[in-house]
Amino acid sequence: MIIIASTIKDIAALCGVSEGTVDRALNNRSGISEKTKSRILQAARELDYHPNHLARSLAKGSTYTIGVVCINLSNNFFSLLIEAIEAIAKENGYFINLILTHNDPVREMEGIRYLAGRKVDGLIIFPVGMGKEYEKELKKLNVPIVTVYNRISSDFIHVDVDGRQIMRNAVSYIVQKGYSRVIYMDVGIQNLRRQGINIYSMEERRNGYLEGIKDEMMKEIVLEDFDKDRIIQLVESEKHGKAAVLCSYDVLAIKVLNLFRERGIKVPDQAGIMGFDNIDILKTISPRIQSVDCGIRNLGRKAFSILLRQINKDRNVHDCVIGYSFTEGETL
Amino acid sequence: MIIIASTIKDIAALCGVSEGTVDRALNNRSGISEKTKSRILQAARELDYHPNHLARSLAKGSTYTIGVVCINLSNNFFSLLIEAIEAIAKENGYFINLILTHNDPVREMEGIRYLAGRKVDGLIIFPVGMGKEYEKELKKLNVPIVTVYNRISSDFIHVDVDGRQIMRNAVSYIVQKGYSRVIYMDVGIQNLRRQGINIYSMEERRNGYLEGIKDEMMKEIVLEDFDKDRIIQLVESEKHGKAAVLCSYDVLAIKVLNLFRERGIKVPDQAGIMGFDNIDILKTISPRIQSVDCGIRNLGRKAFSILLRQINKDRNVHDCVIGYSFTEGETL
DNA sequence: TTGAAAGCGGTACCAT
DNA sequence: ATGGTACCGCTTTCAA
Repeated sequence: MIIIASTIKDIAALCGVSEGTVDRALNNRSGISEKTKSRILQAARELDYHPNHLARSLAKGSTYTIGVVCINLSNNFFSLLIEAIEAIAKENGYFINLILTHNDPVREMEGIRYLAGRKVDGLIIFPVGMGKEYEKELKKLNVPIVTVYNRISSDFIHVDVDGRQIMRNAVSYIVQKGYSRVIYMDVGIQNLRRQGINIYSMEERRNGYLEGIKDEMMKEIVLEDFDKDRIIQLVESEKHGKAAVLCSYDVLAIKVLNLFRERGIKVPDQAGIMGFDNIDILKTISPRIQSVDCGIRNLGRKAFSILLRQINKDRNVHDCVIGYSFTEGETL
Repeated sequence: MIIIASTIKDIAALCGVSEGTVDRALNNRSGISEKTKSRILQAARELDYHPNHLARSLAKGSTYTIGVVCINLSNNFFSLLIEAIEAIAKENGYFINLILTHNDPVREMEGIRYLAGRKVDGLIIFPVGMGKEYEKELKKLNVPIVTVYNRISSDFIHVDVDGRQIMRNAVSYIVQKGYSRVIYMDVGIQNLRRQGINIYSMEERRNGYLEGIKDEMMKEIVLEDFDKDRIIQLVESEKHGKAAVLCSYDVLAIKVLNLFRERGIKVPDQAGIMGFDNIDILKTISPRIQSVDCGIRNLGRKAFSILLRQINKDRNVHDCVIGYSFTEGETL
């Protein structure tokens, strides 16, 4: 048995009315008698009618779908943020169409083109591309855009925590806990930087660290590789005080914690560790790693609501800085 | 300046040809002279033409998009599998449209309806619904479907590892390592079971454990709560031998590891731990937790390729069991 | 090789 | 309250 999806036309034929009338019934618009309306709805049920969103969107010019262009899902921060965006979008009757870029600007632009071609009402982008050409392309799409995580430029509304300020404060926070040295760890972005990929977020965080170090008049040390011996050597050379490792993201902090355990360095007695993002898995790891909570749900809500205001032609939208908090941790 | 997306009509007008001819040029179909073709392509570039996929799909009846209906993204196993599906889909010129169900069958059916209304060419579902009504609804959609993770019934093609067999073998594997007791840990499904939600995968795993226990003529112990004292008591009561905790998923294994560390139980000297899924984060945790690798990439590829064969009207498709391997671990 | 026109399934406006 | 119809943008078939 072949099932052919029924259409408005089928219902109209069955009820002996026009397509327009069926539309009035189905979308409860005015100008229809209760009697014909219920007759039509009944017929729709019998025929197991379900609307074709393609046709509807084509006719209406809007899809009630927003495109989300994300880097990957392995990163727990990203997947949680997408869950948050999905949830708030759903509350507002929107669906999301997800594209992954895997840090490839070409893939990214392809994906964005696809979404634009599918006429999404707006885009939330975790950008990996950058530059004048890139911006021009995006603007030509003429679709409302909100960026998160990485910023493109001031021409695009950006919603995020202020990673720079947070890291700057983190340095002071660590110093106040009595540490005499703060080592910054920032692994895996050299390659991306070399390829001209947008690493705004990571650079902000590192610059914040550098500013914090200046504030405290300390000596800066930035590690761009996970060089175990180097880390240990740095920590152990801190004879008259104690060193802490400030990591640009939590996974690094976990690795440092394991390294210290491996080498018999007691945390936080002999050295401190602090991460960033407060990813889920930290809950299951002991000792509880000190981290920064970026209020992912809030971030997702804000990003969506600002996008929605753009979609609804609100001209008065601006960047939004999300609040954060230092978590309670046992590693500082 | 308002930018209006250009259409085939615009190109046709600019070139003084018909829309049909423009279509021939754009989709390099036969029946057009090189000269007009290049003229049209040139015009398309000038007008910055990009196809409207909604219209195209409506006309062609296919979208080159597959719907993925997943439970959530917090679970690393799910997010990795989705990454794998996305990658292979992309290789084949397909995009994915993602819906999250959060273990809610109502949300799930809404999402599936939406995807069907958007005329996706096929669906990959991590089902949470079950039952005759549910199956009937799905069948009525008349869309190719592949299920992963949970099975619905033999009426739907299913692709996954054989969790039952794996767990059964895991018991023997543990016993061969010299353990005298295997405790099974399976937290968080009681609620779902009570609500009538599909937990096929988790039940298969547990049943496999029970079978393994029978094979080995041991005593079964299934823990459905993370009761720290109970776990410790069970482990410590194993005086003449050693107990291992077999966990239905890795996050539990991490928690058990932490518990043991907290209570001073040496792993694997005094007790063993084994997880399931081999999620990413295990790489960063030491000691390396013994787990089961389900070849997620392979699973994603197979699920997609079987779906694709269904889309292409291949009648000869069957369930597929994915190979697995026990990882190298330091906790057994 | 090219043009004309009839769809695809809804929506929306103008008559009646 | 209802019918009729011209779109939305692209594809496809039949004539020319």
